[in-house]
Amino acid sequence: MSHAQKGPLYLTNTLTRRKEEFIPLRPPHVGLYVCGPTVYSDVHLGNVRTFTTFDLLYRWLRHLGYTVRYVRNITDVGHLVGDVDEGEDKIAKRARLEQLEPMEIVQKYTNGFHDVMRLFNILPPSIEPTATGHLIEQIEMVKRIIDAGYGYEANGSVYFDVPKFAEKHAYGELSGRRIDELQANTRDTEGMDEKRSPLDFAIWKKADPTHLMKWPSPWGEGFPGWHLECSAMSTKYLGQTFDIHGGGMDLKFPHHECEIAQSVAADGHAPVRYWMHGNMLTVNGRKMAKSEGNGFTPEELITGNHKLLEKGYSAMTVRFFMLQCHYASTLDFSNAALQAAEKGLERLMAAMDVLDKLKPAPAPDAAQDEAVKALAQRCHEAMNDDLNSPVLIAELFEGVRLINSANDGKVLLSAAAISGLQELFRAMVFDVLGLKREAQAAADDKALDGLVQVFIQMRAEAKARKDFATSDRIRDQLAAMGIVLKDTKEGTTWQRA
RNA sequence: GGUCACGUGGCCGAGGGGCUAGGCAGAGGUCUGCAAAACCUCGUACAGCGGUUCGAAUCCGCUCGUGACCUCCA
Repeated sequence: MSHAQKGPLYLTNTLTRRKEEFIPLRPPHVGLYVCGPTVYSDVHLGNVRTFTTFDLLYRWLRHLGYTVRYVRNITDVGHLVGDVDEGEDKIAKRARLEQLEPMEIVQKYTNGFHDVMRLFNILPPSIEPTATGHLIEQIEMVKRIIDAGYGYEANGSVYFDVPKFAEKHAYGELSGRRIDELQANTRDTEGMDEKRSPLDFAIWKKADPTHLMKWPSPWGEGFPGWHLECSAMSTKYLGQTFDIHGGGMDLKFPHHECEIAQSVAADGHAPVRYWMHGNMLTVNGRKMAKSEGNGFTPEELITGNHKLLEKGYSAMTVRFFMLQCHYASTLDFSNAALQAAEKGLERLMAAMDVLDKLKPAPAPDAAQDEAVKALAQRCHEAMNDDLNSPVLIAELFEGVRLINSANDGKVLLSAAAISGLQELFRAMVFDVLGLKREAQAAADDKALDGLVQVFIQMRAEAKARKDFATSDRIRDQLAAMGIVLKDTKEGTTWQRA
């Protein structure tokens, strides 16, 4: 299916703050870069939301027929704790606290991150570069920035000269900031005499002799600045100008603003054509963040072992919950909302099971063929309209009603209508939304199923002789063990509660 | 303090000048031995106050409230 046949895709470009038609630089190729995690601690649900957002984008672009090179980095050095380039490296600090090698910290939390991505059915990127694996590229980029006159060395560190850059180029365009306002609002911080302006940021940082993570450079032993990593790696794998750069809202300033400045300084032009930012996950109206103490890990979510959680929720429930909200809006976490999502997802998945077994009506209603096509069209339009997954899901529930009505014999579907629905649901639910059936292992458990079938048989016999006391007792006792029976026209089925 | 968002029915959330999503919860009904599921029907919402307009939840202004960023943050 070619993207050309599916109508234009519109995306909100946060650089222009408008919805724009997406036209790749070199179709059918699309270059996509997303800022990955700094691997110094467990990811929390807020992080998962951003990666889910760009997973949805990645999946939709692929669905449209694009060949996407998706680069999502691992930040394993250079991300500092605390204020204005004076803090300790996050990973080095963690290594000290856990008494491990920095690279053990990196490996440990990278593994954990990958586990979480798998759990939420987030596809792996095409390339997952690490900052420590690209020191040469970063040093080269620092050199280019210095050569262009926008970087200066001070005491073994190299800083980006923001005021000088701002004389000739736009600085603050992405985040809507003005250089004079920034200057007026800068706080005084200690120990920044090395920097000519408080707005300047480190692109190479000198390491003291006790520092574990350091590399030789033309300016002495040190390590790269955080903003520089993304610029160097995106340029290496996607070129000096590429299609889409994504990340969380909170990275807009300073991180992404600095990336733009670095690329313009080093290579002479803006690096990114479409900037996209996912909004935050909030808890009781406040951003989920480790410093707030309101973040929980995926493990806590699933077990329900957290003071904010009334019970555990599955990864797919949470994924569905997130996709029911547009990526650019804040999403507030609550138990009531999660429970609503859990029920809704259950209904969606149940309808897909029904759809698999649906038989064409002997005298189908031809008008329904058109209805199915129109539904598919609306689904595509929703996604093409800035990845409007909540509207897509709303449309899919229209389909759910159609499927269930057909199952009840109230709507007469042709074979073509049924296969159209099957194709639509498979594509949208599994491929695009990235949902999957889960916890089906129980129903697939042959021994358990055999056992339950014995009880279903016994209950059917009791029902046949109108011994409802016995049939109800069987049903109630199974329910108490977490096995729920449902009587349908085709017989009795069971599932775990 | 500066910049920028947002405030939608009981809850979560789309939409965004006239056609008023969807999910969950609730009420009534159909089916069923009963239940469950499913289907049908129902609730008529857009913070407040002004303004623009034939018409505003949607545009503009003000007020109130909330949040994000301005320092590390997905």
